Amino acid sequence: MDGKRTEFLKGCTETLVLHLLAERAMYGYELIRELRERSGGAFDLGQGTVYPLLYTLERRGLVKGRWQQSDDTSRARKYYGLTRRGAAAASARIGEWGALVVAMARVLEAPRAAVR
Amino acid sequence: MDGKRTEFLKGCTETLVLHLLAERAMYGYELIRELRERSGGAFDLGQGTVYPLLYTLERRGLVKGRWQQSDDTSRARKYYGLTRRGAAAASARIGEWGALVVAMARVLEAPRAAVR
DNA sequence: GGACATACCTCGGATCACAAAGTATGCGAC
DNA sequence: GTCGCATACTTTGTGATCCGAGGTATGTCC
Repeated sequence: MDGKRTEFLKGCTETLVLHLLAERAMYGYELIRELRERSGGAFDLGQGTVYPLLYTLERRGLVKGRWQQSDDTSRARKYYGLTRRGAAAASARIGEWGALVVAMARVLEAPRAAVR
Repeated sequence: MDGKRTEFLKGCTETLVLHLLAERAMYGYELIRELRERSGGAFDLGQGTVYPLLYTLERRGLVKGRWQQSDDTSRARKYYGLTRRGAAAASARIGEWGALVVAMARVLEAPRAAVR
């Protein structure tokens, strides 16, 4: 991935994952697929990115993982759901992201007249 | 600064600096002040962040620095201006940032109905 | 049976923001 | 004159997070 793109992503991945899990619990592979599809390919995160992040979020008490056998498959999957703290963190991240976007717009879209 | 906020900023600082220098050449301290004021304090970057970034941008050939004595002060200041490649990079960063914002909105603001 | 998708796991490398510590000087208050 | 602060620049180590490579395992399709 483009180097600078990677930098922009830092901090975003957690926001995206928490957001998706705020909607419903998902297993790792499903998270990755859902992100790729919802973003039209913009967020094509690797397993090496998402699984370590899920473990970190679990260690911080923001998510809870549990193995579950789905009805539609014989495969074992580890589903992740938000904890109460995770739900709070999800909201906080959305707010922080929104504030960043506003702040960026203030600088990037300031009318040139204001530059004086 | 809030830990997660720092992560969000990664990649943004370069975008902001290149953008301001695309408007007009500035010296380091002025860049810092302008960012803080334009963003209403949201981007209160330290000298330890901005100066190393300016050196990196110069090393990559995106900016050019030169010492200059201003008329209004006896102090020496190092002004930075964009090179041709730097101007191109500034545009590219704005575009990448815009694409990220769009992609984030696609995921974060998808109607719940679409979730199915 | 082999390739690929599915599903998960681990670890080292790269990058960038932060902050601390530093030097230097001009200016205003005392 | 001295002190504190703002102004202006410089250097370096740390921490966090994304990436990708490499790994295991299994189900499905050809």
